Amino acid sequence: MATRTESRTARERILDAAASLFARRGYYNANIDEIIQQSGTSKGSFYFHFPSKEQMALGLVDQLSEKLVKRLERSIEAETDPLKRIPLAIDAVLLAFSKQRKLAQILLVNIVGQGRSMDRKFLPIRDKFAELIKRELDGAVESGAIRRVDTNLVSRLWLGALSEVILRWLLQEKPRPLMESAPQVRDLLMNGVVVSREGESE
Amino acid sequence: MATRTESRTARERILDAAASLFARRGYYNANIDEIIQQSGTSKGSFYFHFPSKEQMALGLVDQLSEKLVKRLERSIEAETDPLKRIPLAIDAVLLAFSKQRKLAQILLVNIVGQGRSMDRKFLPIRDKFAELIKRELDGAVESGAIRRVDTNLVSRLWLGALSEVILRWLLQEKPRPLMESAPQVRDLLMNGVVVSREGESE
DNA sequence: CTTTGCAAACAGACCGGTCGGTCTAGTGAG
DNA sequence: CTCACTAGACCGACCGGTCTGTTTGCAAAG
Repeated sequence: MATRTESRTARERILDAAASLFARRGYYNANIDEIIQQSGTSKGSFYFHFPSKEQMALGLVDQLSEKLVKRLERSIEAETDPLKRIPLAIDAVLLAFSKQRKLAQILLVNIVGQGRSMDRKFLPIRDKFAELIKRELDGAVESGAIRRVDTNLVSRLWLGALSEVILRWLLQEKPRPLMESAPQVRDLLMNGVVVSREGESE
Repeated sequence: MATRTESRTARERILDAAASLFARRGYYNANIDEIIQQSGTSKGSFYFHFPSKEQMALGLVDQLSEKLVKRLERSIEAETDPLKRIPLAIDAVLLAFSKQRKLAQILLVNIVGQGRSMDRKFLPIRDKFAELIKRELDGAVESGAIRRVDTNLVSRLWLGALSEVILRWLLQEKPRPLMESAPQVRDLLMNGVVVSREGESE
């Protein structure tokens, strides 16, 4: 395996190049010729490893999102207090994306709007994130830390809110560090759900 | 103007057809041939009225969003209490979209992810909505009705939250009335910003 | 260790359909 | 006649996917 010219396999290099190009140009504007050129491979190689551009993209996005979900789960597993786990997760999301624009661009921007059939296929991926949030919220509700809200709805609200903030950060040239707004985001989101002072616990 | 075969002008019919097709298939999958076929016009007519597909799309989205912004402003102009204007606006947004899937699909889904250059052009359109929200929030802050938060950030948070909820509703086959969740959405969002019981006013 | 055989992996010319955009020829109102 | 407007054949670039051939890794045979 070390006898190869490049240390990483062609398949990996293709996926990487595709990720870059999808992030930069979007799905439709990133053509295969560019992908193989940037990855230093060829059409033959591409179609040996993947059945089609679409399948490749789907697989790529799936893999990226899976990795991110795992990462988020890992970043909160140490904390046991449900009320503290949530802000931790929010920070972790913002941090992850702020360190990887490419990832953000693909998962948040180019995951939608590629035609109805594609949108459908990408939906479950967004769902994974929503479910992650929902699990945390459910935990917090059960422990009485937050109000008994419709966690399904709230998870979507939050997912959307976070996406939008990151998206704005993405599409502006002036970088304005994303983490800068983290405390406020945490605060605003949490405020919407935490138990108010008056007795409503359980 | 009434001597025409169709009562509406070719230009209008093209815009309508384009809106339908963009909503159904997305920008790239809605080709000009389909647009002119559905609008009962021709290539010649299309390129007489519009310089290019891209310009047409930009104009269309701009027009749609402008109309919606106006509509929202009209729906809250009667109310003077800043604290009541906000929930009113939230309801108005949800109602508008729930009655016009097409509009929702275009403005929320197909406005993004069409490649970096397009995304940039569409950004100001999203901004219009964010600014509408921000104006209301600023009014409420000034009147002391809500906490002194970063209204810029909150407006984006809210825009994202609303978008996501509507988007989910859009991409599912089971219609599950959107307005059903309106009260909770209002509640959750408002809870994040209203002044808490303890003295923090001004 | 060399040779041979073979399949996995790769290279890139090529194809066929698609699609935005152009061009020429109308057509009808004033 | 003129000019705003419409029609639709046509073009050329682009691009996903195919095809033919070549290289490489590797194992069995000599």
